[in-house]
Amino acid sequence: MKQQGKKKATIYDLSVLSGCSASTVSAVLNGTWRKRRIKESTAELIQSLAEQHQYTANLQARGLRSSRSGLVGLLLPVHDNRYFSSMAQTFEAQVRSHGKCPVVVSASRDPQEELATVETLISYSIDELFIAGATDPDSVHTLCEAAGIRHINIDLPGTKAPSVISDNYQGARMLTQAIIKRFDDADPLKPEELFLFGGRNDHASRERIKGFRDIKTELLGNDSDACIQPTGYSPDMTQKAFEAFYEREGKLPRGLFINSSINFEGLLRFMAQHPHETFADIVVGCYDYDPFGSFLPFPVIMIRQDTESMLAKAFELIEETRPAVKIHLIQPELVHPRTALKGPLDSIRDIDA
Amino acid sequence: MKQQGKKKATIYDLSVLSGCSASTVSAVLNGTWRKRRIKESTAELIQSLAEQHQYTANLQARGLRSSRSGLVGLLLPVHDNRYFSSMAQTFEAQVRSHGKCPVVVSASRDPQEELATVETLISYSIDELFIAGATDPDSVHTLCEAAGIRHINIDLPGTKAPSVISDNYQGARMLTQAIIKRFDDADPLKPEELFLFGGRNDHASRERIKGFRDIKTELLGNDSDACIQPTGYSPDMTQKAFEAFYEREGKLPRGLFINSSINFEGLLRFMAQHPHETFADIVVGCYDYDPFGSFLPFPVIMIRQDTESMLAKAFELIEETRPAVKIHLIQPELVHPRTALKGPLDSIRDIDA
DNA sequence: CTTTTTTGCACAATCGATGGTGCAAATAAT
DNA sequence: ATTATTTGCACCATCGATTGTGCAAAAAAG
Repeated sequence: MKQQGKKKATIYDLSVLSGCSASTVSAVLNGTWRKRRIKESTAELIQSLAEQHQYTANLQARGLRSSRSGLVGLLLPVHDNRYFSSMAQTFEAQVRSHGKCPVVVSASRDPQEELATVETLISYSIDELFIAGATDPDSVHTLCEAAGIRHINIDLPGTKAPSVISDNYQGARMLTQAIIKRFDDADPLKPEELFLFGGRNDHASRERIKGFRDIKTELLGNDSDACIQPTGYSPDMTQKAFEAFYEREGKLPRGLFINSSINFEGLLRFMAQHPHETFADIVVGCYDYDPFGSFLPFPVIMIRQDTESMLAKAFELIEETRPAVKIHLIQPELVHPRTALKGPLDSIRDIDA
Repeated sequence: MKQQGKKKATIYDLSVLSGCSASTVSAVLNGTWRKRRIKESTAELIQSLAEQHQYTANLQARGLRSSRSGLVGLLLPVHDNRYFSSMAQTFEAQVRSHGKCPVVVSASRDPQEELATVETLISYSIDELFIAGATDPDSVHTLCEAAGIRHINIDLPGTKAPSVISDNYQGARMLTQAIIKRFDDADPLKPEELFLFGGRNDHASRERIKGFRDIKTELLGNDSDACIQPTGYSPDMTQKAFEAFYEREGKLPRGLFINSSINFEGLLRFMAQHPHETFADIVVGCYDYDPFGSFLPFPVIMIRQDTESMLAKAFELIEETRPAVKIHLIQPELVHPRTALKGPLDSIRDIDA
């Protein structure tokens, strides 16, 4: 009844046990047996044998033969961040609901690493690849293309494969406006008091910066280059930028647009070094939602990118035979301060509380 | 020079191109060619051909033959949480540094899902499995055992495989003590003002509860069962528990020990529903570190579990031929309020800022 | 009781890489 | 020049599943 630490049972083992050929066993166990006109009783015999011996197919062998693996990949820049980790969570649920096996890997926002990682995934014959936040989506595309793997960009668009991204321009406009509106009419925010920190020269940052500047100019009449402080996606660099600013100005800007929660962590590091008064009256807008970030001691307005819709759309597109190479924008959501949204974890049933 | 959307090159293609046999090509490309006494010039020829045609080995085929895959798995309860996402990040880095390919999957803290997921991983012939926070590590062990897969428990221990976990008892003592000490001597915390929320009947929760109660009794002289409110690992249940408490008592306990950052999110949800005064004077201790959580408007003391050391130890053990089935405790770290620690993201070099 | 049709299954090639074995040619030893 | 070694590589079975094809036996048709 149970395997005693031996090898796993194969169709050949079951073939011997059942007296049928291996191909019959295979057909029965992969569900194609009706098409192959296998007798019902034969199928039942084999199935019960399979169960007794805890047979499970060797997926490498199956994948080798069929040149498909049942694996669906998600390439992430990093795991350790609520935006991407919730994307991973949502991704897994959606892939599983399609009966496939999710594989999530990160590549540290390093183009080399991205390509190497994708090469590896391809070598395992993954069936589909979701490319999230890749620095160089088009090179990844080339690899997938050559291997005939369906793929799609998420979060950061490419020019050679369909992309599903958050509407960064609109999101930035909403966020910037919300920051500005947050200030009292008695003491309104002045243009030189509203800064953007974080991001780099990628599509998302550019769009957000554009949205930021447009609204700023619209509502505050003016916007100078000095108010844009790209720092990359590094908490440390962001902290340094804040420190430098504080060094120069003796205070922080009253209005802060922070490009991502990763950059926001740079602000935390700054905060740890300074007394609370230093930022008692600031208003922060962060492009990304983090539940804890939403409850900080100053108003934090956040943008929650709609990863569910993005992934749903991506799944839809990736199923299409020849999806158009275009960018699909998904509207993000403005999250007011002190808001605890539900997330992918909420769909998990927690037994035995 | 470049493949035009064709199939990927195989050793057979290179065999034809080079005039050598497939086995020679294979030996050259997998590095065993010296052992097989292949002429250096032959090797060079084949290598350059491989490069020209962008050959990469089909890892499914290799895995099938060698019954190893080069994959190392990490089974997580969930992704969307800083503790586990930073574990995933660290895991990836460590696996890569060992020249293997990391695969991270989550199983929603559902025993069925855990087993099914592991079955799948085994079917892909993963070489090693790190089982983090499994509800039923011993069943997972049985599967791995039968398949001859090296495995180890992290975060939640099992009885059949070596385990590396955080010292939950000590951590809880440190945390509880820090909460108590946080109160003024003028108005010290009373035993009936210190509650523990969250967790379920798992090893970690039990140890933490024990540590909590021991220190509480030691320092405050008394501890009642009513002060322990397990709610499972669900933000929603935790919120409900807080709401119920507030309903009954008209206020929150001044001292709160929260079992995990997931439960802490339940407190956030409560906070969103109530004015700030409701918890102006509370002190929270959370078993788990979240950088944003550390900067909330009330003192939040956190425990950072040392995922790097845990994983490093786990890697060490998993390499051993016959590791003892024992529990290895890793000391966690107390994190004072308003602390922004460095994390695995900091080791990522951010180019092109 | 034939002939035709259907049913039920076995055979064998295949996916791509690995590694044991064997053998000819080149080189060294006698 | 002959024998003994060494060098360099080809051959082939193998990993476990999939799938097109073919062929008996059983059932239906005549």
